[in-house]
Amino acid sequence: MVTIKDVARAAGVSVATVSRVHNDSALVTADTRGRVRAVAERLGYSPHAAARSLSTRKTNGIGVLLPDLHGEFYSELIRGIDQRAQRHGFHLLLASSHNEKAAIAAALQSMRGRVDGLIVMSPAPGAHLQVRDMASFPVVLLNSAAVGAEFDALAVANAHGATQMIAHLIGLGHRRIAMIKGPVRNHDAAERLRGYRAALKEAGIGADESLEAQGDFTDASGYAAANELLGRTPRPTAIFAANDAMAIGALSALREAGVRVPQEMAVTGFDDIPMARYMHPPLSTVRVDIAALGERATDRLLEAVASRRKHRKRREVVPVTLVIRESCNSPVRRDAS
Amino acid sequence: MVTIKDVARAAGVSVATVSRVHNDSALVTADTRGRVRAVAERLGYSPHAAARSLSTRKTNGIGVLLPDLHGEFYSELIRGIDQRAQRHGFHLLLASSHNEKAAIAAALQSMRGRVDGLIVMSPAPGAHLQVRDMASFPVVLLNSAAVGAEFDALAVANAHGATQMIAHLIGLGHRRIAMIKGPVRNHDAAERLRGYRAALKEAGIGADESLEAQGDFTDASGYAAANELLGRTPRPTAIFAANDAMAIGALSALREAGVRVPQEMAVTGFDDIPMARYMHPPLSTVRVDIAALGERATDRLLEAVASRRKHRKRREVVPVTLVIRESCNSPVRRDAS
DNA sequence: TTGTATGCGTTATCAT
DNA sequence: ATGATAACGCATACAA
Repeated sequence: MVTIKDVARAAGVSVATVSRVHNDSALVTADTRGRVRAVAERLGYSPHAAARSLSTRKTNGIGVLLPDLHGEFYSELIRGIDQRAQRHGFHLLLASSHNEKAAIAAALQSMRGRVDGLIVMSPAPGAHLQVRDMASFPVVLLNSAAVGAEFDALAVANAHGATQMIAHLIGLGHRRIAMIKGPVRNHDAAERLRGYRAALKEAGIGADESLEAQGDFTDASGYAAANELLGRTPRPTAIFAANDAMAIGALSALREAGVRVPQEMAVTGFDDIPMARYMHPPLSTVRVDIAALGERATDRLLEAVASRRKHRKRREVVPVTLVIRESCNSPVRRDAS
Repeated sequence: MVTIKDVARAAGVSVATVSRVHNDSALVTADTRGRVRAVAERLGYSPHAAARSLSTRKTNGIGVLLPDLHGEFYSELIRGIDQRAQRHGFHLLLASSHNEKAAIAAALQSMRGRVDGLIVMSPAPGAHLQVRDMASFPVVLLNSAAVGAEFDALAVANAHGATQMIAHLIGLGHRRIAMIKGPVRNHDAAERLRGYRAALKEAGIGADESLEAQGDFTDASGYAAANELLGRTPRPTAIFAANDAMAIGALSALREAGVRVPQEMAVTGFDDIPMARYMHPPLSTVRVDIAALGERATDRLLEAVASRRKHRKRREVVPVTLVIRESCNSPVRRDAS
């Protein structure tokens, strides 16, 4: 491997000069600069990142710790983060934890000295405490339950979005609105459920727990939950799934059962992943600008990294918008059939 | 930041001993080991990765350079890579190049000293040469045109897959089979086109360039291309898109145009991204086990990293399989209408 | 403007 | 079994 010494020797200068050339220091004549550049080019030299990090105490890297890498949600999130990071000259270190404590610890370990800050999305409750205690660098939390001056966090307007969607369905005339819930100990899932219940209560429609089916954010669970809900009597006229993947699974189950959407059953999701609009019928959903969420998180983190101590931590909520497509409609009148 | 020195001082031992404890060296008594461990724990110490890399000349990181991060293909690929890497104790460094020479150079620069090897997928021709000349570590190429003893490469059976699919359509009775092509200078796209033409020729069906519409792998381009093909007379009875995203765009265009799939037009794709089976109708496609591709690439790279020089470079082709769903069918007889 | 020398945090070699 | 110390490759304060 060619090091700074090799270049220095070949160019007949000191290592300091080579270093200066590479860091665009003004304290070097155009002449020597050109000479060093040429030699470096010829030798195929480029500085060793680890060594530089050690010396400068900067890595120009940011870590991204995700619970999973499956599906379009994470892909969009990473895209947003990478875009912003790249613009600021930072690179990405990716790790998935599957929400296991040990994996989180391992990731945090290997991040130390490799990144200047970390974006972590870990829906498991308590994970943010573990991260806080272990991380020796700024951290931005995504969709975590963490609140307070100790954390920098970004959250989606989960409850609000759910409420909006349910209100929309109620406006359409629906009364028996079922929900496919997300994972039990997931914060986003809990908030969406809260919004669902609140909207129902607000409209004077009593809660009916038999209309709340359990899911886990996977399409398979949405499929199963929809079949379960089909057995309820009287049957619900609308299904609100806590995320798009489950709504898509439900769509699949309904098609197989010969239940027409939206005529016999309205279906709505949450997230607006790219494929939602390509469903048949196109899926109504609560849009979260996922890439923007990633960008915002990156901005916050970079800000924290740059201003080290004088950075004020806070929780920030990113808005959502209703996207009404064809998967929801007015319910058919029961007495008309 | 708490360093190894702090721990050594607090534990009343030398830094060497602390280092030994952390590296599970046998040359340290259980007693001191326990004491050091306790102190390290109390102080919240964990070794600085950059420093360690500098000393050991190992980073335990692998770089992943992708042309883009958009869509399910890359997300699945990354998932496969991460899974394998994590199992071997390696972490991921992600970068997207958008196929710009400068971006590739920048990524390669920042990888230096941070990774032990690199997986690069850069459909642009010539990119592999640039990578070869700049990289100071083992590289595994994904879907590149590179051949020869100089490169370690993994490729998808593009031409074969395309041929298989076209043969299937011909078997169904289709004769006017259109293709939505991928980006002009993309290697995968070129191979898929080659397979398409070969299958047609093999069946004694002359090539008809008016049935080859240009696309660029995005759903929007598939949408436009399908509309273009709808104008051809006589109209094709089947469309083979060079990837699923374009097939999905085509499906959208056909629905808007009131053309029934598969009755009036068969549609097939390539890749079998997760959402393909959720289309309406479910999309027939050529399945590439994307995650497995990522895993295989990682295995190859890790192998190269481990055995440094004595590693024999070679090109390996991963197989594809036909997945026939409902989006293709026998064509309606022209004379029957 | 350039060179010398020290330190960054860790591992590894050589003593002890 | 443990300690002192020289690398590792680079940046930078200080000298010249």
